[in-house]
Amino acid sequence: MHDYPDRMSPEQARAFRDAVLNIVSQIPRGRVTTYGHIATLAGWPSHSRMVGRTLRYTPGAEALPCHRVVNKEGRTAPGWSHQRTLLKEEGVHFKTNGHVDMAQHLWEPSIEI
DNA sequence: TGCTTGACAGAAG
DNA sequence: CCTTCTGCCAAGC
Repeated sequence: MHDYPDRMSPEQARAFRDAVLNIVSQIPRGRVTTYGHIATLAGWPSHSRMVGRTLRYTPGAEALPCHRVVNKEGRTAPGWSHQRTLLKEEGVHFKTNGHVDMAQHLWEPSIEI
């Protein structure tokens, strides 16, 4: 056998993408969650970067509340300043360092899907 | 085939 | 707080 590290088959990639979009669609207004949490729930804990890639390049993702996805430190997506505006509009509080107050707004989805 | 690029995470200085 | 590095992995070139 080849010693491939865990690699996603096309089917798994599809399932992963669907799970990511499904989870994001469930983030409540005024709450945020992280790339890592989403990746873990989708079944691929080491694929947090793929979550960001999926949200950015999947057509139709704009219709979902992807502005409610931030990194673990509460930083918003680089190059998307409007994300801050959208979050503030729904009452999300930013700390003085410019990061989302995760202690107050983090939403940790449970095993659903 | 190999190197570079990220909407990440974590550690180090 | 910030920068830089390593580990991570699919995509692009």
